[in-house]
Amino acid sequence: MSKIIPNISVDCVIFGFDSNQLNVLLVERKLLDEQTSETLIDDWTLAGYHIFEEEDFDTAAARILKRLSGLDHIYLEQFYAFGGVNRLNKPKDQLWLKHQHEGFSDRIVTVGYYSLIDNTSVTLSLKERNVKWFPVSELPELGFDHEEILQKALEKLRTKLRNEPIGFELLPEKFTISQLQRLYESILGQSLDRRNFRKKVMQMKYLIPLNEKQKDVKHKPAQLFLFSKDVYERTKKERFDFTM
Amino acid sequence: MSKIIPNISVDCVIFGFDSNQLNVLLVERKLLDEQTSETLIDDWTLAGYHIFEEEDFDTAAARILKRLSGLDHIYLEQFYAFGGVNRLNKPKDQLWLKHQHEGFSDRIVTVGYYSLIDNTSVTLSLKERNVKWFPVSELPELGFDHEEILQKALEKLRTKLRNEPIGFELLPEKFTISQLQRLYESILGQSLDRRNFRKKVMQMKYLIPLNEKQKDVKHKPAQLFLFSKDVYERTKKERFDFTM
DNA sequence: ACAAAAGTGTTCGAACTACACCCATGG
DNA sequence: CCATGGGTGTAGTTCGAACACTTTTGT
Repeated sequence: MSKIIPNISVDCVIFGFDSNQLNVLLVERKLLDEQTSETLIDDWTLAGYHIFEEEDFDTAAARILKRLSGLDHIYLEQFYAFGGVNRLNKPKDQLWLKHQHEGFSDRIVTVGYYSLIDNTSVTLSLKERNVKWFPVSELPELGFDHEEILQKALEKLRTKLRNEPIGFELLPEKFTISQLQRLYESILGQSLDRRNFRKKVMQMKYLIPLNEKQKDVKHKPAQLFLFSKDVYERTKKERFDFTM
Repeated sequence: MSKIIPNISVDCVIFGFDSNQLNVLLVERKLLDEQTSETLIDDWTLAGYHIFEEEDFDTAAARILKRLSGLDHIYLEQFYAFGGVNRLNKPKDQLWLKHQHEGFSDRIVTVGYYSLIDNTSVTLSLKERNVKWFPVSELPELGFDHEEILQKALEKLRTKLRNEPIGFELLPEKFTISQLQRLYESILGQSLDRRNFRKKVMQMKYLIPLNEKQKDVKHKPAQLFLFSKDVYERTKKERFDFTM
């Protein structure tokens, strides 16, 4: 393993959807006093780490995701870089950095990625660290400037979601129209008419109906669909529409 | 002046519009052999520089713009961070860095900003460096990985232009509908119907008609308009429309 | 009078909105 | 048989596309 770059890191805002609400994966940051066992720090942060000397940003972000999930090929998008002079200057953050003994600089710049995964099927974990999903509407106290990073990620995700079909990354491979609608509603924070939503998405050629239905539901089982990235790429058009 | 950070820089893709086409401002990179006067390097780069220790990214980008133009408050937007391991590894780039004597690292990461200015009114210059506007369709040879950075900036600019009224930043304060249309046509690379374009933009409440017309044109003088950022911010709505 | 760009209106089809009832399944 | 969410159609309106002639100014 090669040397880390002391002043550059990558942080990942990992979004998941549990067929009801949008969640973010956070890592617990806990520090006890070595003598008194008093809790000095107990809050949460994004998953992130410094980049290594022979690594570019995408690789570093993929490495972080791989360590959490074991998976490659997760959807990842660089969304913003954060370089505020005082971004790690709160006393708690300084204390934490001091205890890391890894030769970090005290002026660290970070590149933000957001990641979309279907959190009904994958379990994420990190050795020696506690890891947990939080609904974006009920966040705990966040360390460093991670609250700001998370809000920026959300904003960029919303913009992207309005313009490109990336929502599918948050769903299981096979999903129903209602699941898709709940996803859009919960990310965009508005409710949508069921019939009109259906009509709209059914026109999309990249939404492939399957000869298969939901099982084990206590109501009329819904038809399942696939998202075909392939068809999307081949049929997408550019839009011109500066919004009023 | 405080110390530079040796491995982090900001590069600015400065876009201008000359009422005909989209241009980019580039800085000449020229290096002569000290003995033979042979030209070792002669190409062009984006305007950029390392960040200083007590500077965040936005400040660094504004500083670079200020040095070129003397102006504050120019439209600036961070669009992407570039950290490829080999981004400065071409022999020419190594040669250039060696001659700078400023203690740069050889693994430099850069944060890209694009900037929009009305280049009919402002003249940009840099002491001891040659600076020039190039149409984006006729770029010279670019140093470092600046070709890649520029293309990414263009792509992000197009996306932004489709979704938000930022084109006005490239026009004089008072402009005609035709100028606006030519701007959209040249950035998006498609021609638009004159009557429909007019109809569309005339609905926008933030486009303020003035009691004033063009002067000294050898045809029917056009009405002038203002863009009101204020009205825009107060009347904008969110759109939901993942494109097919 | 001519050249050059400004300004203007209508028709057609597509897409968006709002809205209410029956269906299939498990318990 | 009941509760739960799945699935469907229509009418009214708004929005985008296509398209040609007249006006104002400078030379």
